[in-house]
Amino acid sequence: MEKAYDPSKHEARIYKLWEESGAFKPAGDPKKPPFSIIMPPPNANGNLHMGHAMYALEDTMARYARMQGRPTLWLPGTDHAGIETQVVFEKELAKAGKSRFDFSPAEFYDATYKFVMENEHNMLAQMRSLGLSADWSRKKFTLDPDIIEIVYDTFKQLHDDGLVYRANRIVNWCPRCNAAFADLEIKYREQIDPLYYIKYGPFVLATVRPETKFGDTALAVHPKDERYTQYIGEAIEADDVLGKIKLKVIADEHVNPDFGTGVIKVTPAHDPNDWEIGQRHKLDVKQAVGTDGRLTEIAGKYAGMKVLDARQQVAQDLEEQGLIEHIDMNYTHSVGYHDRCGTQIEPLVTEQWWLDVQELKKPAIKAIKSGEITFVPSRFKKQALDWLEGLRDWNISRQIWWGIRIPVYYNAKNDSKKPYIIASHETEAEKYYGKGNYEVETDTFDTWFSSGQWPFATIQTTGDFDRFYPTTVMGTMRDILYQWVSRMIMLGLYRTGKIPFQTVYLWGAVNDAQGKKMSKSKGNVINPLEMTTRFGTDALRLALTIGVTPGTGGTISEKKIEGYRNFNNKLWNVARFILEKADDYSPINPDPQTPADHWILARVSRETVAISKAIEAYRFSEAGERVYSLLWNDFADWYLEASKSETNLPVLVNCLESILKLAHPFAPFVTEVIWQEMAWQKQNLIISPWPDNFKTSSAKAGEFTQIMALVSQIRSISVDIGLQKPALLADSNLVLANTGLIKHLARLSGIEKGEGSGLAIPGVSAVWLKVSPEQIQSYVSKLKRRRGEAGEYAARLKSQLDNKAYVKSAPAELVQQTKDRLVEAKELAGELDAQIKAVEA
RNA sequence: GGAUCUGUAGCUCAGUUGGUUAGAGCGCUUGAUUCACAUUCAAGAGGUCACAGGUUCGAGUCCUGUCAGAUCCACCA
Repeated sequence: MEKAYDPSKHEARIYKLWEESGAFKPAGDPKKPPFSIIMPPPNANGNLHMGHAMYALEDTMARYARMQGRPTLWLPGTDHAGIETQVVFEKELAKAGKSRFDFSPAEFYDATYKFVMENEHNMLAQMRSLGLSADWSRKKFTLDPDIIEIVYDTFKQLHDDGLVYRANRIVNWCPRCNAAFADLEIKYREQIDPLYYIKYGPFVLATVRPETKFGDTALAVHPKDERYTQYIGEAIEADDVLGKIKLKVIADEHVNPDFGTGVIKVTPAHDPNDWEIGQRHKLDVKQAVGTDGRLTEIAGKYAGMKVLDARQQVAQDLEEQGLIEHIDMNYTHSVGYHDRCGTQIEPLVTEQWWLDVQELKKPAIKAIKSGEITFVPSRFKKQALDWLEGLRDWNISRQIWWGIRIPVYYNAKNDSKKPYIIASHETEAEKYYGKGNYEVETDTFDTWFSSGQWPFATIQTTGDFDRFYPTTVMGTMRDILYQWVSRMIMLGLYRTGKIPFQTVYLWGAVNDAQGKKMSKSKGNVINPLEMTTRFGTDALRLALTIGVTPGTGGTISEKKIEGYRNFNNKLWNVARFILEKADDYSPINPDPQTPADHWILARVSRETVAISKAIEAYRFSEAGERVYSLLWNDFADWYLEASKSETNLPVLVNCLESILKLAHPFAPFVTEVIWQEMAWQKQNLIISPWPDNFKTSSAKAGEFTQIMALVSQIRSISVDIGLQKPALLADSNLVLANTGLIKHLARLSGIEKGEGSGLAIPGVSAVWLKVSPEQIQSYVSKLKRRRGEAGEYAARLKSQLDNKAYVKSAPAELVQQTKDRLVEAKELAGELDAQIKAVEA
C-alpha cells in the first residue's frame, strides 16, 4: 500500500469490479423486505451538476440495504426533458447559425434525439464515476418505446374514464416556443411599466396593455361602486384610435374599486381574470394578439405589429387624439416569463388537451393524509397537500416538437365518424378513417405527464413490478415536489391502485461556501466532476452528506471536500498500519485482552447500532459524522496508539473490518480498495453483510475510559507547565497494571510505584506527576481557576437539589445523576483545595 | 395577500421526542514529530443559542410577539 491514498488510481478499477460482479443487480435474502428506489432521471441534455451528485444519498441507502441482505433494486434512467432539452438544443443550433425552423418537426426530432443520446452516453459514464450502484442493465429512457406505450395507455384510459377533454381556454403562451405552458412553468418578475389612464367616454380606465384594447368586449365596475351604478347595463360609446367603439358596462366582484379609477376594460382573450369575468358574463372573446406575439386583423392598422411596438404606437396615437388622461411611469407589477427560455408570456386562448384532476387527486390526498406516504422532512407533507387540494385542471398538451406526441387522430372529413380517435399506432387511424381521411395530432405531452408515470412505467417494463412496487423511497429535489412528486402519486395510484413509493426524501439545491445559490452569472459554480478528479469521489460524497440536513442541500466548498479527502487518507493509513502486520492473518473472532481491546470493541458495537438507526431514520449526516468520529477520534487516536504498546491483531482487524463496512455506504471506493487488500476476504465489500456487535466486558472497557481521562489530564498539565516527558508516581492498581500503555499515551519518561509527592492529578486518585515545587508554583493559578469552576459547578448542582420541585418532578435517574455529580464535584474541589494549600504552604 | 424555513463559536453547520458544565469541521493560538498518516499529532482560546415575553422543577429545544434573511404559492387592470 502506498503512503497516501490516490483515488484516481483505483476508482475506475473498483467500479468495474462491482459492475462486472453483478453486485448492482437485485439479489439478497428473499425472506427480507425488498428495497427499491427509482432514480429521478436526469435530463439528458448536458453534464452532471452538483444537484445530481446528491444521488449519493440514494446510493448510501441502496448500499446499506444491500449490506443488510435485502433484495435491492436501484433502477436508473434518463429524461428527454421536453421543452428544457428543446431550448438547450436550439441554443446549440444557434451556435451554428441555425434555428429549429430550418428543419421539419420530424427532422428536428431526429436531430434532438441524436443530441440527447450523445449526452445520455456521457451522463451515464459520469454517474458511474460518482460510484452510483444502480443496475444499469435496467436503465430506462423516457422515450423508450415500451415507456411510450404505457403513457399512451394511461392517456387512453383517462380519456375513456372521461378525465381527458379538449377545450378552448386561456393559457400561458410563449411566443418564442410557440407553445402553451402550465402555471408552474411560469416565473413572475417584478418590473416597472407605464400605467396608462385612458379616457373612455365618461370613464377613465387604467391599463398597462393598451394594445389589447381591440380585444375588449366589455367594461366592468364593482357592483357596489356608487360612482358607476347608473351605468351598469348601459352600452357606452366612445372615441378610440380606430374610430368609435361601443362597450357594455357590467358589474363584477373582481373589480377593485380602490385601484385606478375603479373601471376596467375586459379583454377575455388576453387576461386570465378577464377570461373569468368573460365566462361569468358570457362575453365575446376577441383575439387581438396571435400565437406569434403580433396583433391580429382586428387591430386594423396595428395588425402585424409586435406587442411591445403596438403598445407604444397605440399609446402615442391615443395621446395625439387627447384620449390619455395621464401616465403613471412608476407602476410596479409582476409579469410572467417562460422559465425555460425567458420570453414574456402572452395569455392567449387556445385549444388544448386538459386533464380533469378533481377525482384523480382524491386518492393522492388520502394517501398523504393517512401517512401511507411519508415525507422527510415532514413539513413537505403539508406543502404537498396544500398544492393538491388547490389543484385545478391540468393542461397536458404542448405545441413543442421534442416530446411524446399525443396519440390522437382527427377526422379530416368531418363526416359521421368520431371527431377523433386515440390510437397508439397510425395504422389504427388509417383503418378507421381510411387513408388520407384523418389528421395527425402534432401536440406533444407535457413532460411531467409522462414522467408522472415514471415509477410504475419503468418497473413494469423491467419486470420488477410484483417484487419491488410500491418502491421504498423516492429521493429528489424539493423544487419538483409539485410538478413531479405529486403527479407521480396521482398517476401512480390511478394506474396501479397503489402508491408509487412509501417515503419521499427531499433535498435542496447545493449552495456555495457562503450559503449562496450557485449560478453561472455569480461564477460560484462548483463542478462535481472536477472535485472528484481532484479529491476523489468519496470526498465529494462525504462533503454532500455530512453537515447537510434533509430538505436542504447544505453548502459545499473545496475546503470541505479537502477535509473529507483527508479522512479517506486517514482511513487508508489506518488500514496500512494494520495490514502491514497482517501478512499471516487468517480470520478469527476477536479475543479482547486489555481494557483498550474491550473499549474499542464496545465503541464499534455501540456505533454500529447508532449508525444503523441514523441511516434508517434518514439522518445521513449524523450517521456519516459518527463514522468519521469513530474512525478518527476513537480508533485511530486512541486504540491504534494503545495498540502500539500491546498489539492484538484480531481486534485490530475485526474493528477495521467493521469500520470499513460502516463507512462503505458513504465512502464506497476507498473502503472497497482497502477491503481488496485483505487477502483473506472471499467476497467484495459491497455485498458483505453489515457488521454484528462484539462481546465485551463493560467493566474492562470502563477501565480504559479512566485511563483516557488520566492521559488527557497529564497531557494538558504537561503543556501548561511545559513539561517534557515527565515521570509519574502512582499508587493505583489500574495505573500500575497499565504502565506501558500510559507511558506511551501520555508521553511519560516512566511510572513508579509510590505516593504523595509532586502534583496530584485533579479528579484522579492516587496519581502524581513528579514535578518540582517551582513547577507546581507555575501551575497554581490554573489550579485556582479549576477550583473556582468546580466550586461553581457544585453550587449549581446543590441549588438544583435544594429545589424540592426538581427532586419531586424530575425522573429519579436524573436526580440520582445530579447527586452523584455533586459528590464528584465536591471531591474534586476538596482535592484542589488541598493541593493549593500544600503549594502555598 | 397566503404559507414555509432559517437566525447557535470568526466561517459553514449539527443539536432526534425539553434533562450532563451547548458540539463538529474549517480558521486561529501554542507546542510536537524520522517508528501508519504534515492529507499528521497534542493542548488551547472562542458562544448571555437574533431580541422580548410566557409555559415548566428545568428551554438552544415548546408557545406568543418583534427584528433580520431565504424560499414557495397566489396575484397585481
